[in-house]
Amino acid sequence: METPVPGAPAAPPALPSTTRFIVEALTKAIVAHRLHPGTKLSEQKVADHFGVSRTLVRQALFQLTQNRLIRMEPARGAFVATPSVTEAKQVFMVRRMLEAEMTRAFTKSVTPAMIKSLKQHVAKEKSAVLREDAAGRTELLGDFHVRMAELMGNGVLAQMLSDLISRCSLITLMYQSATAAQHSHAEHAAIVQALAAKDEALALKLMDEHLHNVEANLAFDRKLPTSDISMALS
Amino acid sequence: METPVPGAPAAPPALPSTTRFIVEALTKAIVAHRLHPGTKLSEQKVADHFGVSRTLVRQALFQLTQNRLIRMEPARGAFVATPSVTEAKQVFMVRRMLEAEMTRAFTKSVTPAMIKSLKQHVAKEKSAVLREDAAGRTELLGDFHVRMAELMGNGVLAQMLSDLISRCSLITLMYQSATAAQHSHAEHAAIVQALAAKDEALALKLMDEHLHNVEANLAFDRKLPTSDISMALS
DNA sequence: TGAACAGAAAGTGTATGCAGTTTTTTGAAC
DNA sequence: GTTCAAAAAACTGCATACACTTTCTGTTCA
Repeated sequence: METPVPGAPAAPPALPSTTRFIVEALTKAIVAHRLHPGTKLSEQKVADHFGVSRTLVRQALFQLTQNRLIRMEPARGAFVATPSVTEAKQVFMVRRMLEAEMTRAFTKSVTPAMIKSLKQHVAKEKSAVLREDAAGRTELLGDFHVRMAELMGNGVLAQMLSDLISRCSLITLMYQSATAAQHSHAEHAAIVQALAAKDEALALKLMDEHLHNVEANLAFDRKLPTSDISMALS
Repeated sequence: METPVPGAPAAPPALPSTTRFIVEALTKAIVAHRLHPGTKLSEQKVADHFGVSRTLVRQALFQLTQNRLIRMEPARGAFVATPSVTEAKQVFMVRRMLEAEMTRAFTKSVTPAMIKSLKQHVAKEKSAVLREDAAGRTELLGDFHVRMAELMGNGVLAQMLSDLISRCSLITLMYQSATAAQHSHAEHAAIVQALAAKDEALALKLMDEHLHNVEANLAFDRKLPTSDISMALS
């Protein structure tokens, strides 16, 4: 488990726990890519799977719509989102903007404890990359950035980055190769070094390059088949 | 009406239009501060007011929960959000981070048409400020920043700023005086000048100071009475 | 007077039912 | 065998019904 960070109440607002559970299960399935982009999420099928009524499923689907993980078409139903190339580029651009400033601020207020926490995280990444654990790997690589925000004590920032990264996941996980993941991991380690040395310019440069690299390594034009709901959620 | 911006599909995802309508009506009422922070939003009362069933109202309330404009307590209902001082400061910090980079990027890709559009916007602000139109004024002052994002063609950024600014509104509108608004307006005008001159350093400095000023002018510790739903929405 | 408690009223959480639309299936014509 | 149309099935959109929780109210007792 992560060490909790004091002034960072980043968690999403309280929803009825049942709905929340469905949202999280679907999010995991989408981000971990067990549910492929474009797959239709029939309300009744999802409801049957969780043993609840369509009401709760609808609530969950609405929430996911706002997270941009699914898209709803009037009278036709919900589908796992298929982010366009332009949208993906825009998301990455916003990430670069946000994280550039975050890196600046981080170097200015960095403490040994923060560095230690980041180093622990990078160590976890390492084992996931070595294990070739694709799902866990992607999650941890994304969490590195969220962790930075949390360590700065800014829950709003952390939540925002977390959302952006979820949206990226729909794309990155699909196309990120094992070597690219290793790359990312190494870049994280280098960033931590620069942060520890309080070298703002270097940290900034490394972070910007890192995000550009992640974006550049995506193959935007592949297609995957749609997936079976019961399979994906079980 | 605003001139539409080409590659900027910023609009929130498609919800059934009825729900959408309720969300927008409630958002306007909250941001324009006809519904005060802490006011309880009874599902039945809201439903009666819009002439729909609780089902649609619940969907709308869920969405607003995610926008952080309301907060839902299990089995107790929905209340207009009362952002804490720390949360407000965090939101402003994220805005400064995001908008600093946005300003940089803007100066690098600025065109005469973009400047013209911003100048038109500032002119509208001016008349709203002169008219002493508090609600319209606040909306326009916030939209200036969203407009910049849209002009850059980044819908993701625009949407994100729009959300952040809505959250700020819960606080700013409550406490922003007419003189502070005039101040903001003048600062916008100065920023546009700097952008037109492609003076990145100056634009950056002005934007940062502007956001600090807005934040500094807030009086965080006041209390207001709760408000009546039917009054506020009619 | 005020605290404590029982019952009533109001409100939220979830399931179900029905109307209208979309999708699939069926069947006849070419 | 393919094409098109009409009927059937499946599904979404919305309202309503009911169980359970919270809140209010009025009464009793210290």
